[in-house]
Amino acid sequence: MSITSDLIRGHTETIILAQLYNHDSYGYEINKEIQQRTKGKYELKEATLYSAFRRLEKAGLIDSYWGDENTGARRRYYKITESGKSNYHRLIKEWNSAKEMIDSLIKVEGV
Amino acid sequence: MSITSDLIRGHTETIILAQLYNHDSYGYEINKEIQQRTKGKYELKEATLYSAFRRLEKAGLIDSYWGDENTGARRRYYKITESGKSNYHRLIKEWNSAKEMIDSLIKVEGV
DNA sequence: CCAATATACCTCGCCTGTCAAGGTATTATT
DNA sequence: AATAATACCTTGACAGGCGAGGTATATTGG
Repeated sequence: MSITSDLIRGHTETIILAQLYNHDSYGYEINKEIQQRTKGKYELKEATLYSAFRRLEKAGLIDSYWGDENTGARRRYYKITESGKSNYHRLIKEWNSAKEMIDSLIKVEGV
Repeated sequence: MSITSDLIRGHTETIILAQLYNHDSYGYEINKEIQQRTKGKYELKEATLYSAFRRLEKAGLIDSYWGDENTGARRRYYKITESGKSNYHRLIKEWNSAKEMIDSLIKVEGV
């Protein structure tokens, strides 16, 4: 297990929803953006990414459609739904309170 | 899955090490302290707690010994090792950088 | 006195998210 | 012609969390 994988676990869907919040995107691009945003410190593994897409689509938080590029490899674009947006906000709130809770639980006085 | 379970995943060991950092303790007490610290918002499930103890002991981060109470149910006390302490510090550092990374990845500009 | 509750430990087996490994297809570069 | 980059996908294993079940002792309310 890499350093951060278990700490990131559970955030994959939020990360994807965040990427899709402003504009539709596709798997390969989303992952590149994540790598850029973290300066290479983190990337989603493909299997993780695609299984997250399946879950999110099944849950109605994203929709997908094939791009109409007439050159290059085909792309499956994903679009966040209204439900996806409200879930995103919920996830952010959960993260903020979880963050506080974890901080309080792992802190040792005077260390 | 409860609200926080997947967000807490991966912090169980750090939480336990933090509890043991200042004084030896035992499973039941550790869990009570966690519930108090979080005002009942969180508790470790027993199966989670004990499997974490097994992992931590196997990894040499904690030692255990039976308490010598001559009344009440027997208690198995756990003690953090030197290796456990240094690992605790490493985990805290990892958490701090993971926290920053997650924050930057799930933020949407202007939302 | 005895039933219920609290204290305190433990294991088994399932579930879920991650990921290594493997695959396909197209286009650009060397 | 070979390699790399783009772009998609599935399968099966693994690990941590946890529901469900179990054991034993002490206390407390009715």
